[in-house]
Amino acid sequence: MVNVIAVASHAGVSPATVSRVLAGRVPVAAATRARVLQSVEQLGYRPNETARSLRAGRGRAVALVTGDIEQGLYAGLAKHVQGEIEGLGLDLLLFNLGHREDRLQHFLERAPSLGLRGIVLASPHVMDMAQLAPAMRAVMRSGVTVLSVSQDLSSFDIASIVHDETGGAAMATEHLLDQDRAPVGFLGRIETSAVGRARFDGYRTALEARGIEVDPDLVWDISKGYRADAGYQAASRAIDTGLRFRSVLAASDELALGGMAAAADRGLAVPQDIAFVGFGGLGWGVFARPAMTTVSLDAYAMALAVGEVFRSGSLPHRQIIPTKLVIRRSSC
Amino acid sequence: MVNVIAVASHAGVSPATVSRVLAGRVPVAAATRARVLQSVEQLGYRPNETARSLRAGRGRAVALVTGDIEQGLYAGLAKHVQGEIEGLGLDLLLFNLGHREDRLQHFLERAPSLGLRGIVLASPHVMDMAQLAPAMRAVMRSGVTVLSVSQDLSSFDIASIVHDETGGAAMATEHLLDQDRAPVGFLGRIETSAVGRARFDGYRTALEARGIEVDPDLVWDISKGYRADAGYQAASRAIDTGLRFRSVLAASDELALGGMAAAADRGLAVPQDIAFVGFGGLGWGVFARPAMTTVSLDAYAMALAVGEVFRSGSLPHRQIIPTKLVIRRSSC
DNA sequence: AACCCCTATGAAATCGTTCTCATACAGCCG
DNA sequence: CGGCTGTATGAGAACGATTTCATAGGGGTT
Repeated sequence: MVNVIAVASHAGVSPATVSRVLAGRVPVAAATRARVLQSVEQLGYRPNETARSLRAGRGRAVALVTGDIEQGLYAGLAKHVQGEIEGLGLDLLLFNLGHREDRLQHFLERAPSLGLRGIVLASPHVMDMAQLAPAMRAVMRSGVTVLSVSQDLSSFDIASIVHDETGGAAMATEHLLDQDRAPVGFLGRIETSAVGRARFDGYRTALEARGIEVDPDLVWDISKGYRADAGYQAASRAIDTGLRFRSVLAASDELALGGMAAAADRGLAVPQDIAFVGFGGLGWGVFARPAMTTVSLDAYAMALAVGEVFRSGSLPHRQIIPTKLVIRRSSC
Repeated sequence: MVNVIAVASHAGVSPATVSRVLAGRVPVAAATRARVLQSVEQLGYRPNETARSLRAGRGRAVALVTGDIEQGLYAGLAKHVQGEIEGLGLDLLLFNLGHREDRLQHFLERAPSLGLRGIVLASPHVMDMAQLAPAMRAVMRSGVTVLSVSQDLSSFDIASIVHDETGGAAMATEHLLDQDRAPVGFLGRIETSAVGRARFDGYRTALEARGIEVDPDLVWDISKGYRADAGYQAASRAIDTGLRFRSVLAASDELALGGMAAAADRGLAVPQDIAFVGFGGLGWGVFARPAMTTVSLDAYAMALAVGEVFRSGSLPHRQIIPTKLVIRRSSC
């Protein structure tokens, strides 16, 4: 491997001068600079990133910790966050929890020794902060920027970038009520997910604002995560047990798709018999049939906000990304 | 930051001994070992990964380079590859090209100086190997394991793990012919994608095996990547121009979904008027209505193969992952 | 008792870069 | 002509871990 010493001796200068030329900081004689640059070019020298990191005290990587990168918003988030991070000349380390929190604990313990620039936590799951707090604090103390995306941890003094999940769910619920679609069911409550609870809160708030009490029979819990099969099963059970409802707000697009399939299999027309609203705004929603009304989340906006944090170096306490309701055939 | 010197002086030994204890290699007196371990515990010492990497000459990261991590197979691939890599005690660096090849060039040039353990190339796009070869070779010379996943680059002496795309497409085409669904259209040929060409080859091979010539009018090119809107547009145009076909093999599930939506919007019944087969085996396909027949790809199997490469250290020349046809309502 | 071997440990070099401090030399002023 | 200022550069330390080489003893053999 060609190193700074090789370049220096090739150019007939000291390593210090090579370093100076490449950093472009201190004044170097024009002739010397040219000679060094030529040697760099000629030998194809690239500074060793590891040595730089060691010397600098920290590296150039930001870790993205996802709950399940395969699902919903998170693939898009990974894509756009990577783009932002790369734009800043940093690298993205990906860590996928896959519904196992002990791995987060483990990762946090390892984090300070990795020389990370930052950690972007992008998991919707409620975390046991009592257990996580010590590791978290150790990480932050070691100069790592910690950021929670999608879950609001601002009450634990962790900068958070979150969607207005509650507002979005409320908007969707109001939309269904406006269409005279009461009773409205809620498909896919997950109690162990902060994001899931926020969505349910929006549903409840909107109902109560119109003097409607939440009917526990019309709230269908799931445990497995926001997947289509869970939506299919929960909706099938609801329909088969003869519950009366004229619309469904699903906690994710995948759940809504499963729910719509269940309705179709039972000869119920969407939206005539049951209207559906999904959550997430995934690309294929517009090509489901009927096209799916959905609360649209903005992975790109989140990624931009993440990029801005690392660009400016200043942490927001809590930044809220608006959601918007995209109305399509499944609810009209 | 607590380092090996701090631990050493706390335990009353030299840094060398601390290192020995942690490596567990050379014999260390039991009493000394216990004392060192206690100090490690007490001070919460974690070896600095950057310093280790510098000393060792390479780090513990593997880079995953995707074309578009948001699409089709690749989110699942990222998830499972991350799991495998983590299981080996390594970290995953994510690099998403987003349809811009010059960034790959750039990344390859930077790669040797990052001390990477390996690079897993997971992009379906044809690459200009003439341009890429020098950087590629430089990377491999510097001791980095290079691996192409999903695109066959074995002819360039790059170890490749690929799906049997051609076989899958042939199977799907035969299935449609067996159902007496000729003429069969091909939705979404991409000439600039090696994977896309392999899928088209399977289609053509299967037709020719039955003495049917490919009808160029029934092959619909797209340029934008395997997205549902491209499928919708291409299928709409095909139907509106009055082409005669009774089934469609799509180059991806997303394209098939768009195509099915286009058919539905024109009052055509799936599968009665037009049968559809998708490609990819994405989770939601079973909940499309009608449920989608698809050629199923196995991201997990690919990830396992990737893991095996780094576990064993030996590169396959070319490893082929079988595909299978999952038959559902959209084609029966 | 002298010698040797083996175990347990420490001192110091090393990885490649950056940065601080020191120095050499040129030019300028008194 | 001596001393001062300032620019251009080099020598060497530092980052934190690993590893080679050297050495101090303890125990065994002759």
